[in-house]
Amino acid sequence: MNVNHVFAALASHPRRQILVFLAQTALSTSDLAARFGTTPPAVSRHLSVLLHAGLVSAERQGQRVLYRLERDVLLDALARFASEMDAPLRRAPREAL
Amino acid sequence: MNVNHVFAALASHPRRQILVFLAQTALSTSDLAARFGTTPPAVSRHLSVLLHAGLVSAERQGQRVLYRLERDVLLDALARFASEMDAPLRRAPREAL
DNA sequence: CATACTATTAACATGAATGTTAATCATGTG
DNA sequence: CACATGATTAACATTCATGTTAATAGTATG
Repeated sequence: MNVNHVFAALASHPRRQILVFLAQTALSTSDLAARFGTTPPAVSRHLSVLLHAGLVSAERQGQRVLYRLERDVLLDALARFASEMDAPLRRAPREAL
Repeated sequence: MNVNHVFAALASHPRRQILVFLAQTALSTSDLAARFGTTPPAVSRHLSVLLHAGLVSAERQGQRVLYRLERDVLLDALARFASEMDAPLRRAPREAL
């Protein structure tokens, strides 16, 4: 997992909004499109960015594809960034960014 | 403070990079410009976005203006967003991320 | 297998963000 | 007060992100 990918994904307001919706329950592309007045193609591309960042997972169920928030990935990335911000002098051994 | 302002500020890679530098020590505009090969005007506008979001503070020292990371604001915003993501049921009191 | 429905991709247009150079403002120094 | 240095703003060009519609792919159902 890559903090930069995650933040690139979080960089977009619509995507953060999608995550907020998915925090409640898993939803399909068109569910999400309906929920904030945009079209499925727009949502679909946002979802692919979120997928690539590992922030959501997809599961096909018949015609629909249900997207689910990957909380651990998100919270872990936030925690990593937070600890990076907390690193004034201590440059001790650190694993990945 | 506004989580959206903060995330709008964090949306930019160069700005996150600035924050990483400022996590080490307070720096001036041209210090930062030198540190990642760009020009003072570019840095200056990024800093004004960060200022507006409350993520950094500015203190003039003679000709130079020293910028300082506001850790609390940043960490608080991350924690708020994290708890928003954790929000389906558990709305219990939580300390920092 | 034809049709309907959902999701994704393609192509395009538009608006926002970033960086650059030039100009202006602020501060310090001779 | 003239000049040098650092910071900011302005104006501009370029790139990137977003959304829209149209087309394509996958899945279910009659």
